[in-house]
Amino acid sequence: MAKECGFCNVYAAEFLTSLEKDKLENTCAHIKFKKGEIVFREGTLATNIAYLKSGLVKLHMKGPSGDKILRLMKAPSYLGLPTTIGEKVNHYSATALTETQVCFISLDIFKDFISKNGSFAYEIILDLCKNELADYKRYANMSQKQLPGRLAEILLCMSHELYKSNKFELPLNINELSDFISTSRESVSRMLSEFSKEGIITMNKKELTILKEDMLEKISLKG
DNA sequence: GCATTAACCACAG
DNA sequence: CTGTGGTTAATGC
Repeated sequence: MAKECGFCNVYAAEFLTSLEKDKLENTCAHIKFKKGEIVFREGTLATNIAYLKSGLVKLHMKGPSGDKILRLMKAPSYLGLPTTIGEKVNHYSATALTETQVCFISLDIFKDFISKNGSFAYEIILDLCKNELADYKRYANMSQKQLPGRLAEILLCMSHELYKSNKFELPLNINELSDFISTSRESVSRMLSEFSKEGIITMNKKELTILKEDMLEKISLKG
């Protein structure tokens, strides 16, 4: 089954007219977040559309036992459309994983764009569709793979989708990795050292290098 | 039965 | 925050 990690990448603002862009520029608030800061929080009022201009963000939701990472979002992308437009209260949180710039767009203005500008609306729908499919695929994969397969899959995903390199700084700590692939932090820790022992990866600090990508692929596939 | 997988607990850097 | 060891429960052969 295809690998899907749910890193979305759409910027529909190019479909706005210059008049609409001006309106957007004049009314939206640009805010910077540091690593670890919360962009919006589950259970609080969803007031604005959050557009991720730069940086990396995790979307996460409280589960019965702990936090669950739903997806990682890289710029440019809209962070919380499902929870902002349809709902008054946020159903999940967004937390910055790196230094991050976010534009908060007035909900009214955004709705106005949607209803008046078909191309813009279409791009937004396209984005939502892609995300939904990617999430479905990922969840189908994740729920049927064993731990090594799940870990291999997200490592490959980060390598391919996020960094386009075999060498990168892990954006998540061990605990967050476990929240992402639904396991315990101990298991992630063990699995990473096993991958290292087998010469599939190397790690110093957070910097991870994939040495045997073919092996990781194999592990990811067989689950 | 026996092996494997992975969670939970404890404790040490 | 991270890495390990011991223990335990569930599952598969």
